[in-house]
Amino acid sequence: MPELPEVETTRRGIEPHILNATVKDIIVREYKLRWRIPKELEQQLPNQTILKVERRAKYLLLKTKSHCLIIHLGMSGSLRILEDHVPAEKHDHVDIILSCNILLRYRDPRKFGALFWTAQNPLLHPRLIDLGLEPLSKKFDDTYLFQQSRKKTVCVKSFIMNAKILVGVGNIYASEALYLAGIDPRRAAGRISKKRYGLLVQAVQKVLTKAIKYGGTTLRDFTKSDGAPGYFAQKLNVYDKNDLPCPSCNQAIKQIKLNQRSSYYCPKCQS
DNA sequence: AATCGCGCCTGACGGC
DNA sequence: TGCCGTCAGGCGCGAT
Repeated sequence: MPELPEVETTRRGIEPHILNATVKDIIVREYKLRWRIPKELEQQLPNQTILKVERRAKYLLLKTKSHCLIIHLGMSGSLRILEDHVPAEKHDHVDIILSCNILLRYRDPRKFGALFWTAQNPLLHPRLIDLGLEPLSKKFDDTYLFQQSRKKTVCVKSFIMNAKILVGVGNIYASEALYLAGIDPRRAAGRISKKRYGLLVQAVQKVLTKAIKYGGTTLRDFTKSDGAPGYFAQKLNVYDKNDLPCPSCNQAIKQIKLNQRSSYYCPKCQS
């Protein structure tokens, strides 16, 4: 589910509620997520104060004085802020109860998400250390994508979804960015000009920024931290629009599979 | 080294 | 109504 805009929307939603709050208790109902939730989290999180709420790639970083709780939402995860008496429902795996009578609730039906607890710099965690550039950072530019892509035979869509190159772009925004840039998603990454990578950089930044502005994309189960859906689904041009007309030229949008993922493009506008 | 396909897990939906 | 196959916003891993 969540790509960078949904994770950033979640971060912005929870930050004002949990910043400088002290953890009263943590309740873990299901340990078995993508990785097992460590016992140390339950033992050590209570009485710690949340001093920073940051994001790196699709990971949320809740920092205390001595530790960092790293949260990944996987495919179907969400975080919500609730009153501390609201009963848990199915798939509500973790509650973090805060001193101010609210709780941060982690729900994840498919259990592809993860919670890590680390005393070291979270950026050095094994799951984060090899991540590529943030797409909204200054370093992310045409030169970078061009250099990284030389001699690569993978299709450009898989290339921009590779977190070792570039983080935060998942299946929805990859299709959308390539549409905006006019690039055929099937094209080999190594056979795209620097000029076209310049267009792609602009497109990625534009679509992510706009999606954040609209609170992310809700297709099925994504909810913001207040339970409301994101509204960017209304702004999608091609994703999930097989056979519907291209907003620009009216040609039917095509759906294909690239590396086992559904991909959408306009056969006339993208080449 | 790079690429590809599988598997983790639950739920929704369509066809029969 | 039930059963079965397919699909879903991520991503690590092993085989090639």
